[in-house]
This record gives sequence, C-alpha cells and structure tokens, in this order.
Amino acid sequence: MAKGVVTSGQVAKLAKVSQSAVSRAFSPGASISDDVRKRVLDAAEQLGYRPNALAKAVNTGRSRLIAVLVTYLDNHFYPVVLETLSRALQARGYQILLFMTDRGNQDEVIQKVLTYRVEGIVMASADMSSTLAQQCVDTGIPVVLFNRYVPNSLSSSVVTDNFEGARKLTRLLIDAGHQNIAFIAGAEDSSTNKDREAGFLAEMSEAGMPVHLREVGSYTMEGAEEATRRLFAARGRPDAIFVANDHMAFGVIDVLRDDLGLKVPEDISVVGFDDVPEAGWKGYRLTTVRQPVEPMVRATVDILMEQISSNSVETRAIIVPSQVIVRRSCRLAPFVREAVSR
Amino acid sequence: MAKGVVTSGQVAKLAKVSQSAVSRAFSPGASISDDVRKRVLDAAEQLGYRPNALAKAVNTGRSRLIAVLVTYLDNHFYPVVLETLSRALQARGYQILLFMTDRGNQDEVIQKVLTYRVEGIVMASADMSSTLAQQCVDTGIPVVLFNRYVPNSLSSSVVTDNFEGARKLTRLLIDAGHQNIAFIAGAEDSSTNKDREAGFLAEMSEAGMPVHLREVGSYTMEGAEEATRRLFAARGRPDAIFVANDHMAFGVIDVLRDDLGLKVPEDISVVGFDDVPEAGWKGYRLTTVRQPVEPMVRATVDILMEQISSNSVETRAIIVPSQVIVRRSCRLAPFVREAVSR
DNA sequence: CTGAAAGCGCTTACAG
DNA sequence: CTGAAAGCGCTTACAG
Repeated sequence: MAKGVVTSGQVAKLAKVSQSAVSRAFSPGASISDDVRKRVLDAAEQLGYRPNALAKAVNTGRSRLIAVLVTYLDNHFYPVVLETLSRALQARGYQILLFMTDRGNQDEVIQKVLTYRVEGIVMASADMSSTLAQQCVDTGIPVVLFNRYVPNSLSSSVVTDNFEGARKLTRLLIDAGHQNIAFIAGAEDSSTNKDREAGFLAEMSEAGMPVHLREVGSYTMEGAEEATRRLFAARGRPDAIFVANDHMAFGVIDVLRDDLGLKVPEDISVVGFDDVPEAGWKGYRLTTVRQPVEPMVRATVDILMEQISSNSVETRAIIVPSQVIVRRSCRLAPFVREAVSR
Repeated sequence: MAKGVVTSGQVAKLAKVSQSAVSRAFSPGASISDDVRKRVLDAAEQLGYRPNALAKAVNTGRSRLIAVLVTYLDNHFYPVVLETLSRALQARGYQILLFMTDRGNQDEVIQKVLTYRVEGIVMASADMSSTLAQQCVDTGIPVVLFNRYVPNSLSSSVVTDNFEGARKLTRLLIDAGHQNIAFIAGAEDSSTNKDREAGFLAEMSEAGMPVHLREVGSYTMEGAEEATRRLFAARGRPDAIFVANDHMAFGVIDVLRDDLGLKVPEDISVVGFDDVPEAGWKGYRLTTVRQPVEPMVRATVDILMEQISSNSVETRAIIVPSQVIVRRSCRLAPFVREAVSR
C-alpha cells in the first residue's frame, strides 16, 4: 500500500501491547481484557488503523468475497439483480467482486476469479465449461448459475419456472381469442429462451393452435425491432406476439406503434417476460411474467452461505415459482378481465 | 480456502524446484530459465494451481482492486457507467469491488472499503465526509467523485458540463418560442441538479424570461410523476418542461400522455438530461444532454492509474463537454429543425 | 539462473 | 488474559 498505511505493529507499539493483542482487539470474541482493548482501540483511532482484510483472508482462508459474472447490463433485470444481490451479500459480511464477461472469454475470466480466492461464484452471464466447473467443485467453491442452468451440470442453479410461466402467459393469449400468435425468441442457446419457448409451444399445441410465425430477437433491442419488421413483412399479420423477454418487448411495442401505426392492445397484443421496472411504466403497461428477484436472490445467497459454512459443494437446482402480471398490453378474455379488476 | 486449494509449495515439490522458482514462473519478467519455467508450469497445470492474488497483494502492497460505491441502479445511467468502468478497469488488470450504499451510511461503508486495501475509490453515490477524504489522502488512495463534486474537496471529480449543457438545452426551448417553461428538479442537494438548474436559470434570466413553475422530483420516478401532477394542478399550464434527468423525464412524459391526455411535443415539450439508452427509444425520442460515458470513464481511469503509479494523490477536477442531443420530444425553432435535419 | 531466507500483515495454537 | 512464535501463501533482495 502507499505511504501512510498503518499496521498492527505500529498500533501495538503506541498502545504498548503485543501485536497479538492488537489482532485480538479487532477479533470479536477473542479473549482480551477491556483495558487492553481500550488502549488498542484508542491507539488505532489515533493512527487511523484498519485491519488488513487481505492479510486476514490469507490467514484464515476466507476472503469474504463473492465473484459475480455478468455479460451485459442492458436488460434491466440484471442491474436489479446486482443491486439486490449486493445488498443481501453485504448484510452477511460479503462483498461482490464484479467481472464483466464477453461471450467466449468466460473460462479465461474464471481463471482470474479463482486467483482472488473468492468463496463463491454467481454466474449471471454465460455458463462455465465443465472442466472449470469441476475445478470449482474440487476447490470447494460453490457456483450458482443465476437465471440459467445447464442440464447435468455440476453447478447449482436458481431459475424461475420459465416453462410454467410461459404456459400461463400463452393461455392468457389463447383465452383472449387470439388466432395468430407469433413468438419472438431470445438467444436461442439460452436455457431461459428454450424453456419459455417450450412452454409456449406446449400450451399452443395443447390448444390445437399452430404457431403463427416465429422470429429470433436474440434478447437485444435491435434484434427485437428487426424481428418485428420481419413478422410484418410476411403475409398474414399476427394478432398477438409473445416476446421472450421484456427488454425486447419494449422494442417490439415501439416498432408496432411508431413504424406500423398499430395500437397496443387494440390492434395487437404483446406480452413479455421478466417484469423489469419499465414493464410497469405507463408508456408500456406490459403484461408479463414476473421473475421474482428477491426470492431468487435469497435462494442464491442461501445456497452460497450454506455450502460455504458446511464446506461442501453439492449441486442444487432451485426453481422459484413465476407469476403472471396482467397489465394492459394485451387483450383479455372477459372472465380474466373481471378477475383482474377485482 | 477450502480443501483442494493448491499452494506454490506443492507445485515446487512436484516440479522439484524451490518455491521461489514457482513464484518466478508466474511473475512476468522474472529471471528464470525456460526449462525451470516449463517444469513449473506443467506441475501447476497438473495440480490446477493458480497464484493466490490475495497473498500477492499483501506482499506487494498492490491489491489491483478498485472500490466502486453506488447508491442505486434505477437510473440507467449508472449501470451503463458500471459496465463501461468495469471493462476499462479490467483491461488495465484491475477489478471492481462493488459497494451498494444508502444515504447516510457512506462513511461506514468507506471504512470497510479501506479494509480491503483497494488502490482507488470511485464514488458514484453520495460523497464522503471530509474526515474520511483526508484519511484517503493520507493513505495515498486516490478518490474520484463520479458525476458529482464537492467544492474545495480533497477528492478528484469527473463531471460533464452540467451548467453549459443546461444552458444550451434551455436555449433550444426558448428559441422554439415556448413561453411557460417549467423546471422539475432532481435531488436538491446534488451538484448535478444545482448546476443544471443554475444553467437553466441563467439562460432564462438572460432571455428575460420568468420561470413558469418549479417542482422537485428528487430523481425518482414517483417524485417526477407527482411533480408533474402538481405542475398541472396549478393555474397556467406550462408549454415546456425541463426535467433534471432522463429517468424522471420518462415518468413526466408518461403522466403527460397517459393521465393528462397531452401529446409530446405537440401540446408540450419535454427535455431531459443524461441521454440514457431509453432516451433513444422510439417511445420517447427524448431531447436531452448527453453525458458522454466513455470520456467520463476514461478520465476516471486516467486519474486513478496516474495517481496509483505516481503514488501521489492530487485533486483534479475534470469537466467533460456535454452535448445536446436533439430528438422529437420538444418543439424546435425552424432554423434549428433545419440544422438538425441536415 | 537458482535456492535459502527474510519479510508482507495478519491469525492462532501454545505457554505462562 | 497475554506475549512470543509459528504459520498463511506469497515476493524479493541476497549469495552463489
């Protein structure tokens, strides 16, 4: 550290006690007399001493650091998660070490992560290779895949029930009497999109309804806008669009209104997934499926804390129930409308 | 660390070299023969060894950690900053240690921050007490106040030219012929709001125009919505509203359209500040002042890196030029319209 | 180039 | 309760 960093030795000298005593004064529960503690604390105050958390970590093997990997923060679901997770972890005495990743450099980043001896890893970006996941297990570092999972993975995962949520949302659309329901997919290799699309398809086929059209928006704004235009370049307009997440849905609605002059929901219904803050904005009032951040974060922290304290890594897969949030971006069947207004 | 963590000693044994040799093999530029390096690297690979960055930090006094303090991520300016800053820092070999703060517990959090021996601090939340700022100077830790400043502070700061930006934006409104221009303020104690409001007032008074009405939205969505309603509860409607940031402006526009049935910009002009991603969405097309994140982050990283390497903390105040982004949420004077469309 | 050794700032048995 | 000492996992002069 730079010039003025004070060490326990200096405090000891000033307080006329041993360096061990200084250490004890800052260790809750250590056996130390009130008198000595007071002298140490006074001296520390005077010198501006703060225990070195890094040195402590080297000694105890506990860094109190949790690595969080994120690919992008454009979809506002992630900032909300980051904030909630950070506060929850801080309340437990842990701090987040943040890593922004790109598609493709996940493993490289993880190598770096492990270097910091973090006590846990939350992957809110792509997932890690199985080799690395194995290394984490070997090293005893719990890994939680957040909002994603890999079948047969060694890592734990926390997701909402994307399949069921999508089913219920699709049901809503079908009940409202829509005939031509289109689907705009997110990133096709993501577990969220796979499950949501599977839920959509399951409900559609159960109702004996063909999927009107399908386009891919890759979870980006631009992708969603282009997908929407392609949808309307084809013959036979959809009367409803199931968009794989909210972030894309805003782009879809904007194109619908602005480029195509359509009214939502009068001319066409649009639903999304996530329930990010903007979904509740009056400009969108998006009907969507809520991914309940609080319970998801709680589950994540619980897994982490439990495995850290038990010093054993076991794979857990948590599925948090999803909830349909009915707003005004879609037409509603009369009986649903009544139920909602009540 | 847990069970399977490998140390340099174990690698040394397997490679049949000294522990120092292992350390050298992982220190770029250290004097070591290719032969020994290779043996070490092979052994390390075999055991899954990674140097302990924490121990390294204790030894070298360089943690390669930068603390970032944020209060909330609701205003999407901050997630964008966080992502950009994180990538810029990572490119320099630094990692972000994230701290979510609340109003009021800043100092407490800073104490914790210092414990981790971070090499720099970016305050994108409230600012720290002068006592603490002094301690940071004493300890040689550079502090950058991001998007805020404190007069006569010991900390460096990076801001955009809020005053000038606000003036130019106000000019745009005046030139368009608006007569009743209202102002919706953000957090009144923030430097951003003070400067923006000062710029607004300066331009208004220079033009000999009275401020129509003023309300406070405190930089929150709810605050902005209520402020808008209060604005219209008063006698004499505004024909333009200068909102202190984009985040609030979206709420203002939504209330205007949704609750009051007004058209933007036909019935009323609205402008914001920041140029967050949503400002460009077709649903808003908000005229605003861009706070250029890239240059701001670059300046921040430059200050940090320079002061870290020179091991000297000096107070620097960077003002990045702001830029008016003309979109469609406000009426435009004919000559401006022409200039823009060109 | 290489190893033995001292040192970084701590924690924590071990004796008293 | 208290201090001297060993140890955590590294880095880095110092000799060879």
